[in-house]
Amino acid sequence: MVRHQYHHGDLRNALLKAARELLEERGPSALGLREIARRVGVSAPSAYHHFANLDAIAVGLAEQGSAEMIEQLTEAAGRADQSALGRSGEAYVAFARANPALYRLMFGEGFPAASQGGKAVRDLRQQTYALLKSGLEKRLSCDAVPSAALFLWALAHGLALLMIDGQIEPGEDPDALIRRVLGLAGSGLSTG
Amino acid sequence: MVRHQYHHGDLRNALLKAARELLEERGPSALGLREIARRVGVSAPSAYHHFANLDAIAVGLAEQGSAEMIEQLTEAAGRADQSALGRSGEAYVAFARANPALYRLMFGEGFPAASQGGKAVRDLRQQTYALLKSGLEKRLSCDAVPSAALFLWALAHGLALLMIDGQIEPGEDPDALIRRVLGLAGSGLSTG
DNA sequence: TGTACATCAGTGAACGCGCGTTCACTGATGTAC
DNA sequence: TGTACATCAGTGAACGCGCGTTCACTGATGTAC
Repeated sequence: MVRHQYHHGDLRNALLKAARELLEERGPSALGLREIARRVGVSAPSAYHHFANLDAIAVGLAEQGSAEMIEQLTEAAGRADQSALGRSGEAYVAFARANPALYRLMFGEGFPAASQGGKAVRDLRQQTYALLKSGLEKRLSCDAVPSAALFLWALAHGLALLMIDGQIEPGEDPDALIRRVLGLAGSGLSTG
Repeated sequence: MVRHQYHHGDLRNALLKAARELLEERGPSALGLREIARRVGVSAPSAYHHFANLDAIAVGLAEQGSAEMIEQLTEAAGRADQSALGRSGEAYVAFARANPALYRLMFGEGFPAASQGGKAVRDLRQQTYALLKSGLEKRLSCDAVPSAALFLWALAHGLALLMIDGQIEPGEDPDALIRRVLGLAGSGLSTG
């Protein structure tokens, strides 16, 4: 493989990789086509051979993120050393904490197209729900499942975002805090 | 009051009002100083007599939103026709649904300064927490309160954002859904 | 094996745009005398 | 009550910037014969 070849060979993936780094470094609002190309060391117009426009890059990132998240969630649910739901919740928050800007992008920040347009993004929501529901069907009556699934999703989503935004007072072990908060989903607050 | 006076008289508030409308119409990323001035019918530089820069306008919006939210939450908690926590939760989600872009701005979308810099924004978080904790102290042992408060906040925050983003399948009465999901915070999932 | 040629991933230059902000100014206001 | 003047909220013009995107091109690749 020659060092400076005219044809890049895998520019599409290189652009996505640089875009993702830029996204995490400087946030969704700083995601720009020229800066992405600059980081890859390629001229800006070359990106148009691989993406229709900047929005398409954002959609690509969201799809990539969704695919990874699905993978990590199902992997966590498969492990059996604890309740599948508990593991999934922790994996959910962990993904968001590891990829904060990507997670925000996936939920529409900066590029509405990224949360609405992509197939993989819609799939994530379906699969997340399916995962939650399959965990819940063992415990609950059928008609209670939809509310319960939304309840769990909202809890994980909200907790993830609060941590990402640095709204939690630091000083405590975050992982322990996450486990404790997610654990409250099972017992509720009535039994102090 | 003359129609076209050279001095506006209340330009600062007029700018904030226009900014808020623009924010809700087109989202945080479209919040621009020139467009705000245009909507008020005033030249762009005039804004600099009232705000140091665009960021300061965003901070002003976030502070305004925080003040309103505090007011509505405490008002809801004061009412006694139901549990104070339940009412507060519903009021929380209701505010976010009524002011979706403002709510997102308050949590850092587009203008990090808006969620970090403003005194009123920090106050909201403190007061939200205080409200939750005062409701929880009657029910729980002292050392369980912090986790429980974060649990409730995350649930309300997550539910609010999922609804704002249109992630909930429509067709169902949203208010009933919100009540049901928030209600699960009390009982938990163990008792199907 | 060698050569003509179609394909297409790259290029530099340029487009028009709208932005935030600065500048020197001007018009209105209100206060001191 | 009238006038000089300080104050300051407005103005238009201009700044430099970086953006997404288009264009006509050029260089490399690989296939047909």
